Amino acid sequence: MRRGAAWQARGRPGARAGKSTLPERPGGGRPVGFIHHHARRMKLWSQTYIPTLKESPAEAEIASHRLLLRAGLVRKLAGGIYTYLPLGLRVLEKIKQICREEMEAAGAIELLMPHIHPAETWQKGPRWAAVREVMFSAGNASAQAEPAKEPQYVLGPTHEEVITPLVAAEITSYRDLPKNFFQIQTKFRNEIRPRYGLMRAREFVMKDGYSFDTTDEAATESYHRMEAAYRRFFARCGLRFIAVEADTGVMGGSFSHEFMVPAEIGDDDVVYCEESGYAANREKATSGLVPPDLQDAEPVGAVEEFATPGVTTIAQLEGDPWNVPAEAQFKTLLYVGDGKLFAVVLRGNDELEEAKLGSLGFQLYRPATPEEIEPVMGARPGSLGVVKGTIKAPEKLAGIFADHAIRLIGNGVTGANRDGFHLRNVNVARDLQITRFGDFRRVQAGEPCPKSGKPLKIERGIEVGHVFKLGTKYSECFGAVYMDDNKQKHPMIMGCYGIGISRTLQAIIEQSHDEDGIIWPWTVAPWQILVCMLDPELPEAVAVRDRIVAVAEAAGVDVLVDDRAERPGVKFKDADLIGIPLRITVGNRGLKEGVVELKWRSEKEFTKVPLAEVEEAVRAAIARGASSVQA
RNA sequence: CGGGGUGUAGCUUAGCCUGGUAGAGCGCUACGUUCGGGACGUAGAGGUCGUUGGUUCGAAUCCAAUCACCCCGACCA
Repeated sequence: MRRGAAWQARGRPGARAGKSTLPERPGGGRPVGFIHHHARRMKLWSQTYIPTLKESPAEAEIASHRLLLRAGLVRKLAGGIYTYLPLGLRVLEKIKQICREEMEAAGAIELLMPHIHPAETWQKGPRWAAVREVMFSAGNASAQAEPAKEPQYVLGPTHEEVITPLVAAEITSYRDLPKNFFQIQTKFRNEIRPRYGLMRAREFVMKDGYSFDTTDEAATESYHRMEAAYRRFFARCGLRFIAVEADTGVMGGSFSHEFMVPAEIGDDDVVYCEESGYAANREKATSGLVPPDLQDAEPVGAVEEFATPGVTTIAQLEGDPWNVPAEAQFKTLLYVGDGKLFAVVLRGNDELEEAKLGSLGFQLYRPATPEEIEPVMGARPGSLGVVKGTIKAPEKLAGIFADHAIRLIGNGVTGANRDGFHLRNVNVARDLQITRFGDFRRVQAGEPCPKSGKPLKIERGIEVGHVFKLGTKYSECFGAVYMDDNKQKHPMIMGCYGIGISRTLQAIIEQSHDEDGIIWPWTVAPWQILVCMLDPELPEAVAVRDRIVAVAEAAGVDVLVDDRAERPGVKFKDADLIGIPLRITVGNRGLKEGVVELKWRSEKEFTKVPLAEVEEAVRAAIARGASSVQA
C-alpha cells in the first residue's frame, strides 16, 4: 500500500479534560494526530467495516430486509430505528446525491430545516390534531422535569409547518416568486407499526420540497416540473416504477401522484392499464364498468316484500330458496361521519373503497354500529335498504350516497328495513331514495380501463415518492402572501414533494436481488467495482490491482479491494452478497495463465482478460456499467 | 390500537408438552493442515434461559403479570 499507516485510526490522542461526558464539538480542539488525506475512490475491505452474516436474523422476513442485515448495511437499535453501517451509508449518500442533482436541475434550492420544532409551530398549523398522533415529543429528559400536558418540542415528521412561516416572513413580493425549496433530512414518525426494516421506519431519511407560486397555472407547472424530475431520479436509481394518480389524504390539496415500485411486499395496490397508460392507486382508481350512456332500466313490476328469516348476508340470499345473484342485490352500508349517520349503497358483489368516502367532506368517518343503525333505519344490518318510505327516521340520515354501478342492477333485491324481510322488483330510478351518486366501489382486476376499455391489472407497490399540488391550505394558515404589481395581497400557491430516500434504498434491494444477495444498479452501488484479490500479498496481483484502480479513479468510479486473508469461497460469497456490479478477480491461478477475470454480478458467466488488455477492458466495462442504468 | 406468534451465547437454534443444575451449528481466540464458490482437526472463551412475581424440596420447562420483537389489519415517504 502506498498509503502508510499514518492516517489509520490509532485512537484519539489528547486529553479529555472537560467535565462533560459528551464528546467535544468540532472546533473544540482537534486531535493532534489527525492528518487530512484527500478522498480516494479506492477502499480496502480490511480498512472499512462490512460485517456480513451467513445466516439471516430471525427478525427479517422479506428479502430486502434480510439482505440489509446480511450484507452489513444496517443494524437495528430499536423497532424502526437503524444505524447505517459504512456500506449502507455509502448507498444512502449516492441516492441523496442523485436526488440533489435532479432537484437542482429542476430549479429547486437546497436548505436544511431543524429536526426539532417547538410544539407551538405545529399548534398554529392546520393539522395539529391529526398529525400529533404520529409525532414524537421532545422535552427535557431530566427526572426533575414535570411531565407537561402539552409537549414543548416535537421531532419533525415533515416540514410544511416550518417552511411556510419561513417563506411568509422572508418573501413578500411577486418579484421573488416562484421559489422551490428542498432539503434531505431525517424525519420522525412514531409509526403505529414499524415494519420491514427501513421500509416503514420511525426514523427515516426523506427529501422534502415545497414550491411557492403566484398563480395556479404556475403552480401546476412547478408540479409537473417536479413530477418530471422524480421520473428522472427514480430512473437513475435503476428502479422500475409507475407514477399513479393518488388520494391526497390528510395532506389536502387538489391533485397528486405517487411513485410506486412494484413489489409483493408493497402496502398499496396499483391499478394500471398497459394499453392507455392509466395508473392509479386503488384507493382512487375507477374503471369503465359503468358506461356513461347507460340507460336506466324500466321497472318490471311493483315492489314486493318477502320473508327471509335468518338471512343477514348477500351470500345467504344467493343460496336456496331465493337464488338472487349478488350482482342483483343492493348492498346498504351505514357509516358515521363527524357524528352523523349516512348510508352508502353498492352492488351486492362490489366492495366499498373506504378512502373514497373522503370525497363526501367528512373529517372522520367509521362504520356505524348496529345500535346506532337500528333506531334510524328500523332494522339491523342484514335487512337494510334505502327504498323510499321504508326508512324509519330518514331525517336523521346525513345523506344516502350510491355508487354508479348500482344502475347496472336495474331491478333488484334489497333489505326491507324490517328484520327478516327483503324487497324485490326494486327499481333504481323509481324506488331508491338517493342523495347523490358517486364513485365508492373498489376496482377489481380485469374491469375495463376507463380510458382504453382493456382489462385493468392490479399489482402491489411500494410508495417511494409523492407529489402534491397543495393549493393555499398552508399559505393561508401561516399568512404566506405576496403582493402583486397592483399592491394586492394573495396567498401563495403551494406544492409539496416527498421522496423516501431510505425507503428507496430498500426498494432497490427488493427489486434487484437474487438468492445470493443484492445486485446494485451501477449508479447507486456503494462501489461500482470490486477487485477480488485471491492472493492479496502477491506482488504481481498488487501491480494489476493498481492498474485497475488507476483506470477506475481516472474515470471517477469507486473501487473496493477485497484484500482480506480469506479463502476464495468466502470472498466470492461475500462479493455476491454485497452486490458490487462488476467484479474483477485477480488470483495466482489467473495470473499464471496471464489473465484476470471480469464478472458482472447480474450475469453468471465471467470473461478472461489478458493482462495486457486490462486497462482497455476496465474502461469498456465502466462504459457498459454507466450505460446500464437509464439516465 | 385489534388479532396471531416468538423471546435460550454475537447469529441460527435444540431442550419446554412429561420440572432434576443448559446442548449443537455458525461466528470468535490459539495452533496445525488446507487454499478458485462460505475447509478440516485439536484446544478454548462465551448463556443471571427477556424481566418480575408465584407454585414447588427443586423452574429454561408449570402459572400470572410485564417488556421487547416479528407477522396480519387501519395510517404513511
